[in-house]
Amino acid sequence: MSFIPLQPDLPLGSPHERSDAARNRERLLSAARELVDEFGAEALTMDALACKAKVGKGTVFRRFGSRAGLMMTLLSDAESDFQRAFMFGPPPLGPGASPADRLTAFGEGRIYFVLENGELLKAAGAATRNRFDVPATKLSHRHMEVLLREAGIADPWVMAMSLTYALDPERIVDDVRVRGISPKRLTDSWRDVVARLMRTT
Amino acid sequence: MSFIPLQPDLPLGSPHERSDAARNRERLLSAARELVDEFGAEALTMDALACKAKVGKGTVFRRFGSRAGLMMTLLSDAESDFQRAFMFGPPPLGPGASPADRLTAFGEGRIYFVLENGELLKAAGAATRNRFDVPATKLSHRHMEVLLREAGIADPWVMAMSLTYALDPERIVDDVRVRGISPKRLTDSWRDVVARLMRTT
DNA sequence: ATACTAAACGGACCACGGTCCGCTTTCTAT
DNA sequence: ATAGAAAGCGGACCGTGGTCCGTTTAGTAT
Repeated sequence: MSFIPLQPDLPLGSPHERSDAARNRERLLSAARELVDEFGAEALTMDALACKAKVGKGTVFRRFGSRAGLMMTLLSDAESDFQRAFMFGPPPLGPGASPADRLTAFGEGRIYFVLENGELLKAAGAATRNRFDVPATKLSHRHMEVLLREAGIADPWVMAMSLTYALDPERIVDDVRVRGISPKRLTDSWRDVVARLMRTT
Repeated sequence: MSFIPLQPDLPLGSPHERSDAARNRERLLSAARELVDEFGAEALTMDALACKAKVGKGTVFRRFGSRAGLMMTLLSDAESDFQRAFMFGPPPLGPGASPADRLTAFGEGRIYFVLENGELLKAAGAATRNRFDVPATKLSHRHMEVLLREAGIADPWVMAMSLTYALDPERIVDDVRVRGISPKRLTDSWRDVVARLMRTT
């Protein structure tokens, strides 16, 4: 169960889901996962998905709203895990450590999370009007905002936004895969940024 | 004249530009500017542009390569000015001030520049494979990298990338226009970030 | 003037995301 | 069992960015 709606799976809170709808949802999800596994998320087209799932195109869009919605749905399990970890898990990611340590751990975790789910995340972020629409991004922003406020930053909302964009999936994935930066350099630099932003001297 | 190719206007370095080509380029540029003035950059479609310029669609793409290329061409004058200012202009933007002051001034300048040319910049950034492909973005990254290195940052390349994304046009424009953040809050926060990143104590 | 060539042209064509709406299926009330 | 309503379905259709290739045209060499 997820504490924040991580995916906009529109007709899901409905009282009773019709049996054919449920069947089609399963068909679509497993077809989507197969296509992503085989060809990668970027190569997935909504037509191909509809075709492979033996379902009309309208059904795909009724279910997921958009390509971005589909990607979010595909991501939601992994996102929920990460979310749980930084909200309720053990320190330093979860509560109990200092804001600086938690923020460091958060960024590192996010970087590795992005590197594991990069294609999906990029696809989810693209094609949504502003990338901030992705619910998980909003939550991540809020989390950083709280940590920054605890650390006495003057405008935690705006600074959290700066950091959100610094952790953008597109940025991270392209740094590593296109520009050849090692994940370690990314996390080291993140650690440095947080240390410098938050030191109180 | 620009010191770095700010726009990928493909067939321009050619020895002799054919007269019809020159005429069509003028027609396209003025048509594009009219359309942007009247309806905004986001609303500009390549078909409409071709139609308004009385030119075939193929010609539009031969000239600019892509929608992003067109936007960059439209931007190139303004970009050149800004570029000149931070490379050769008076301090604190240009050389002569401390790295921290120059970086502060650079970010502030960039924020206002983005707010003036936001639509064009967003349009130029979207639809290019990675947003880092925009030549002006590369240059801006390089500039920040140099400043950060002078200030003794451990991995200036990566940190400059973080700051590049924090100054992303999409981010800035949406913060101001969608999320209602005042430009002043943006520049104040930028100033705070740079001060904290660069203080040597 | 003429013939030749390479550049430039134009618009039919394609792929993809997304919408629309008439038809079908499932569920519920009787 | 039957009928009615609502949820769901499917695929034709649209707009947009981008490609392709047969045709036209500006420049050049004679």
